[in-house]
Amino acid sequence: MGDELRDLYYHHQPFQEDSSSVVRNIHMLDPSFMSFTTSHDEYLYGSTSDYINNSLGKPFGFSSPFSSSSKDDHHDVDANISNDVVGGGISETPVTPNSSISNSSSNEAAGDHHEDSNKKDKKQLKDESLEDDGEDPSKNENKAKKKGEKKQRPPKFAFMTKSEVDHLEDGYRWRKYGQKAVKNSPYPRSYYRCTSQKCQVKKRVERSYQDPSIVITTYEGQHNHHLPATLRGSVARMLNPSMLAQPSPLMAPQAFHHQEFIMSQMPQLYGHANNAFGNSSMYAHPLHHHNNHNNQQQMQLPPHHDYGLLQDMVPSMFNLKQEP
DNA sequence: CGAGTTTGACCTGCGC
DNA sequence: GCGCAGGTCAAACTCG
Repeated sequence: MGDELRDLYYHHQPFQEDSSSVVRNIHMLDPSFMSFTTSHDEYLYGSTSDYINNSLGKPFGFSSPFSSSSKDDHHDVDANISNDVVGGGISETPVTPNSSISNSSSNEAAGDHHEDSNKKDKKQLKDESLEDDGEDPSKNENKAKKKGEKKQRPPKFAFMTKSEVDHLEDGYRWRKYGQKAVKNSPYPRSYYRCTSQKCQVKKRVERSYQDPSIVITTYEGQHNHHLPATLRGSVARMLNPSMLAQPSPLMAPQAFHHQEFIMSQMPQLYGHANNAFGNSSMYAHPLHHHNNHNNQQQMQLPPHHDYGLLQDMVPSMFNLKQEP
C-alpha cells in the first residue's frame, strides 16, 4: 500500500494484545471514500463527492480487484485505490461502455441464474440418475448466456476497515462457507453468506497483505430482509445519538464500529441509520483529525448532504425489499 | 441438537 | 489443452 493511502487512515492506534470477540480499535478510512461497482466485477473507487460530481452514470474510473481478468493484481485492492483515487484522484482508465451505476435487478438475476445453473451442474454430476427431466428451457437459456455473455455477478460494494478482527459485525448474521488462500498474501480470504433464508447476499473478507491491519470487506448482492431482531437491538443501542454526543472512554469517538460505518454509509441497507446520525455525523475526517486519542474533540462533520446523496448513490444495490 | 466453522475436493474462468 | 487461482460445496467437526 502506498503512503498516500496510508495518510488517509485515521490516527493509528496499536492493537491490543489481549483478544476478545469484541471489535475494537477500528479505524475507518476516509469516510467519504467508498468503492462501488458499476457493472459486474467493475469496482469504482473514489470519494463520494467525486462520485457525486461526476454524477450518477458517469463513473470516475474503475478497476477490477476481484475479477479474474486481472489475476496478477486482483488481490491488491488498496493498491488500486491508492493509484486511482488517493494519489491523483480520478483514474484515467476508460470506463467500459456498459458500465452503469444502476444495479439492475436483471443483472442480479443473471448472477443468481448462473449460480443456480452451477449448482444444477454439480448436482447433476453427483447424482445424475436422480431425474431425467428432459429439456428444461431455463437450462437452454443458461447455456446461451454462458456462450454469449461473460459471467455476470451481482453488484459489489467493497471498502476497507482498519481492524484487528477479520469478520466485523455489521448487524446481519453470516455463515462462513469457505476460505481460500490468496495468492501473494499470507492472509486467507473468507467467504460468508447471509444466514437468512433466500437471502443471496455474500461477503468476502480478507486482510490486506500490504497492511495487515486493513480488512477488506466486499458485499455482493442485496439483503431481502430486515436486520435480525436480536442484532437490531444492539445496533440501535450503538446508534443512540446520546452516546455519540457524549463519547465515553469505552466508546472513543474515533473508534466507531464497522457496522456503524456501513449503516450510515448505506442508509437504505440499514434504514434507520440516517435517522440515528442525522446531521451529527460520527465520522472524523482522517486528514483533519490526526490525534485525539485523549481528548474529547468533536469530530469533523462531513457535509450533511453527503449522506443524503449517499442514499441516492447506493440506490437499489442495497435497497431493502419490504417483505410482506 | 441445531447452528456455525473447517477444510479438502471440485468447478469455472482465464491466460499462456 | 493445461495450469493456476478464485469461488463454492458439503461432509466432518466444534460449540453452546
